[in-house]
Amino acid sequence: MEQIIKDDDVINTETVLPSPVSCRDCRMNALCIPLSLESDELSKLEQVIRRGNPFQARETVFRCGDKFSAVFAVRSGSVKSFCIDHHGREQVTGFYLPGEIFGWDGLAEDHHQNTAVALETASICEIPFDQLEELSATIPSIQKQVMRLISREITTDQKQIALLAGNSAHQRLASLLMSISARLARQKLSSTRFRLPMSRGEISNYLGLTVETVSRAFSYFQRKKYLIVNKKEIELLDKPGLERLISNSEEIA
Amino acid sequence: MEQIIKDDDVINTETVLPSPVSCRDCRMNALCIPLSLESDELSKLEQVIRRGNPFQARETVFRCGDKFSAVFAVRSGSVKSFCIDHHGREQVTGFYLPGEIFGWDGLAEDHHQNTAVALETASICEIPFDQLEELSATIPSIQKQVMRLISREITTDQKQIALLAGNSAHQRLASLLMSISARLARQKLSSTRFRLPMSRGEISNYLGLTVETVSRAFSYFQRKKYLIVNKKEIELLDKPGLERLISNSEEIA
DNA sequence: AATTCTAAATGATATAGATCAATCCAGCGT
DNA sequence: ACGCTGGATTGATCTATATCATTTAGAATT
Repeated sequence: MEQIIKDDDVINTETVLPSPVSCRDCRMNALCIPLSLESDELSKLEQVIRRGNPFQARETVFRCGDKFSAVFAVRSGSVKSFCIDHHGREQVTGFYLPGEIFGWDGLAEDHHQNTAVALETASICEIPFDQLEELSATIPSIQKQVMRLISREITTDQKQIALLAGNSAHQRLASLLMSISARLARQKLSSTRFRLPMSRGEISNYLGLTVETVSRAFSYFQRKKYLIVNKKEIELLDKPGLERLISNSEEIA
Repeated sequence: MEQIIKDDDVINTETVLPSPVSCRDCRMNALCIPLSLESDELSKLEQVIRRGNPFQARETVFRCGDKFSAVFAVRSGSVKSFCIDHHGREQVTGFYLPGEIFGWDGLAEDHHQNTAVALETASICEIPFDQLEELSATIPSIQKQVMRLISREITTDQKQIALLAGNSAHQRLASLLMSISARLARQKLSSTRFRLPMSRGEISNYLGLTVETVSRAFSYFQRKKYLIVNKKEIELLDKPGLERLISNSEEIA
């Protein structure tokens, strides 16, 4: 191992943040629903959003088949969603980081198509959908924002389809790392040093690869000085290099 | 070749249907927005929906980067959507058949992330989004239905992610065929005999495979008597067999 | 009817990534 | 301090699918 990243100087998505008293003060509010709401609209929204106890690692937020009644916003920590495929195996369909909203998968059929599980201790806001719907009907800016948020999931999912359909193992992993990096940056967290909240198995499953291939890809990236990896701790050294790898059709091993 | 399917006795998605005078009489109305609307609500919706000239094969409905202003419902014919990936190559992200709505990809960023092109002559309703938004705000059942429709795209896309991440070439193609079959059935069209509106190249691209692999998979299915294939004409002989193939982890060649 | 042209099928070979099989190593309980 | 345990890494081999090359068959063009 060429360099070691010490655990305690890594900026970490797991850090538990002080509970904001309201949406108004929440660090997420630029990404979450409150975007550009008037003060009185905001208070109506705040009355609807529930802030429950933090979820523990591995704890289930909702299960596939559950009646759809709410969507969820990650305030801290992280979540994975997965379905059970034809072969009875778990298939990871998404990872959700702070500031991201999940649970829209239940809306079309009125029942969740995925199970959502906390990857680590996570603070999560629950937004009951029927009340959100009512608010949407009365406050046009909320209606617009809700539709936008739903369709953001479409954009993300379609990117993932394109990634899986047309990219090599190295490109898939590099894309995931760059995506996580960008999403942490949006939260004003370090985009070069972070701790992956998910296991190699979860990564490989999400990327349509095996654990061995993902592990070898990490080693390759480290050999090529694109990053330093120590289990879940990542330090990105050469983001332009990773970008080049992602967009290179030739991608030489 | 063991059996030939004659072109002229195949039920075909390309058939041009007589233009309905209103949503009320449209064959799509169970799937499209009008679902369970009161008569007066329906007339309001009808005033908003535009029925333009049919699109010709290869004609563009909207282009990636275009300002998002409407979504589109396929009345007859079919459409593919694709984006241009990092390598400058086309990546197919979806196929849309009669009764399906496309174009939601533009909502999150206010600009389309995909280009949509008619695969064959297609009759398409344009639903201007700002007017749909207004209607949504006043008619709760429309708001609900719109959100449902948006999230249906999420469900579809996540199924495609699971398909690409965890299935073999044979399973991917079988899944696509069964999906098309089910979607045609929903339109009261033959679910066992149909004409694929897309080329082998478009299929392979969508499934993350090469044309050769798709072609060989078709030949294999025919050898195994799962179906009869003659270019784009398909007759499904053994749907349970295909289902088994899809859900078999062992899938032996 | 002869002549392109293009999509699709088929064959031969190469390879990325899967699979099988050891380690390695950090955390945990005793 | 010690052995477990399970995730992660590394190595050796295999295989599904890609790649490259050729043939076939309609459809379009002259």
